[in-house]
Amino acid sequence: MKIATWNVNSVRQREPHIRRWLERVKPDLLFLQEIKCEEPAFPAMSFQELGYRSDVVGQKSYNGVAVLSRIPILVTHRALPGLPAEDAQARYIEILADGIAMAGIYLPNGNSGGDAGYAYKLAWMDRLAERAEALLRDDTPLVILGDFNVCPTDEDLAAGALPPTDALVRPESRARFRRLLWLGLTDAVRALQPSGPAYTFWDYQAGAWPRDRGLRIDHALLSPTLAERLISATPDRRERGEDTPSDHVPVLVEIS
DNA sequence: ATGCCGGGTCCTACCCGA
Repeated sequence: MKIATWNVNSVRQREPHIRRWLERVKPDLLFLQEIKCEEPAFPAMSFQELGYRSDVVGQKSYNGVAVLSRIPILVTHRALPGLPAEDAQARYIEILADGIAMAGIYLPNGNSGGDAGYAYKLAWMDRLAERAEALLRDDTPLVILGDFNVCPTDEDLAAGALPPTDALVRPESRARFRRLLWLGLTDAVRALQPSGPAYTFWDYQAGAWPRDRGLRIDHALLSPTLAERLISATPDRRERGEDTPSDHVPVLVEIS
């Protein structure tokens, strides 16, 4: 089974890129982040032509997640359990597919909104850990994948790409990412490539892509039984070199 | 370490991302 995640930075701008990638890679499931639209504006018909059903959790202008699937799925959650009901940010979709719980996430960046913005990120990560814990307690095979907006270690960013005060590298963010690993989840990319750059994002500015000054912030975390079935897990750098790309590339995970 | 790019929207100057 091929499962992928991609922050596309507007699904309407990236529709041709997504179509090309689906045809080339043929994933069973593709989780999208930053679709930046409400469900009526989502180009579901375009993906349906290629054999993919769309399930969308959208909002106007910002955020927004979705999953494209060519196998039967059941959407189980359209928001992260445990968050206040009045929190309308579209950042979470959870499904069941082939007996596996899959959570597609767009974790808050945490750099805007001052102290409150960063506190929101940390609270969101706390709720995510609680959700993971609940699913693992039931022995549900689980993958959490998406844009985590965390560089887990100093190897996950080019030297000097971010100041040490950035919300993507601050100790509190990294500690919460490690908490997910301590629950027994495996970082799929790092399981197969323990060290060295495996960037998934390059800023549009300052020549970040030609200079290869990237970040590794898009991840897939696997529960123990899924980790034993892991075949491959790789960022698809090629997409960053296409015309009018997203600033993120897809991360593709293959499970036996 | 801000806003150099590139999305979005009150359609056009400004907010946001990482």
